[in-house]
Amino acid sequence: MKNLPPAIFLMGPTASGKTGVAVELVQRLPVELISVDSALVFRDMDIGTAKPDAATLARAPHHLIDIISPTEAYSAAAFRHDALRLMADITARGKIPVLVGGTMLYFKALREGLSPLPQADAALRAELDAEIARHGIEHLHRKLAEVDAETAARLHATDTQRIQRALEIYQLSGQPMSLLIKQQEQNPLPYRILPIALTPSDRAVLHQRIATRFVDMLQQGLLDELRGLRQKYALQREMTSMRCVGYRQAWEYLESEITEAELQEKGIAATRQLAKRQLTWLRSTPDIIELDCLAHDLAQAVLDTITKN
RNA sequence: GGCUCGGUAGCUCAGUCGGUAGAGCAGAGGAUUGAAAAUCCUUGUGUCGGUGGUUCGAUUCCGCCCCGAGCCA
Repeated sequence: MKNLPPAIFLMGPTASGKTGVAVELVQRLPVELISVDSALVFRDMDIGTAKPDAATLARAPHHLIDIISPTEAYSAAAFRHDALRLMADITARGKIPVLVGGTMLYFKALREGLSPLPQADAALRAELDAEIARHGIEHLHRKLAEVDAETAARLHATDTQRIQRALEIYQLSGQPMSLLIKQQEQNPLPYRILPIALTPSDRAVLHQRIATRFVDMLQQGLLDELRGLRQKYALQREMTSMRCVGYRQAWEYLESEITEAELQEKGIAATRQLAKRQLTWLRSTPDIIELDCLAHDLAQAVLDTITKN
């Protein structure tokens, strides 16, 4: 706790104005930005992810933006690894790392660490997918119960992704996930963290902002962007990049599965759900300093908070 | 003016052969360990447009009125 270098967490739901604040911080303080966002990592996905534009990024460079292709996968573990390396570099340069974003699992993984679990295995996942298609997820849930009763009891029988992951862990390591998780070593993040959360005092205002922004994205050419992506890359709808809010709905529209009106409606709805989940995380995060993201002098409020601490 | 079809949850609608009603979406709450913008769980009382009538009982049947869409004059 003593003599640790500082690090700032700037967390908030989508459309809360994090980027604007981050840009302000770069201009006023000796900091470097690290993006904490599972969607901004993808190259060529700009409109739908509300990625800061080139001019903004030139003025306020963000690490961990545009680092992988939309056909690749990122993860909480990869993020933790990358972020720790970058934070060390930034600190060595005499600057303060600012971690800004809305992917709360990444913040959590960084702060609390992860258990020694095996990495994802694409081939094994494909096998499990086939098994789900043949026998149903309940069948895999029963199989999991045989090798890891504790995890099976914790998971709902329809939670495809987690059941699949728990089986993957068992097959790769020969040990149940519940056991491996208990072996998590305590290695607290070697930084003095200032966790700031930008939350809306009135959620309805944030919802309105989200709706406006999604309509803007469509006007800016979200559909054309996706058409271009599909030409440039061998994309499939199951890829994590194509499950991102907005892209998933745009994909459905391009496949003529939904109408234009539904595209707009579903896109807005999905973004709201995202914001809601982010806010849920923030509420359960300990020790955060909450600031109203609807305040006019938000950047100043953040600066004041940082200076005080 | 006449005829037809509508008016039921915030929205789109279903339904009750007469016993005061339920889906999807939205909204709300929760879980969350290498996919997290992911994956899942819980949550539905609303003058059934208004008003009279028939009936033990009407959101349901009948009359009139109001509102919307369409057709005919």
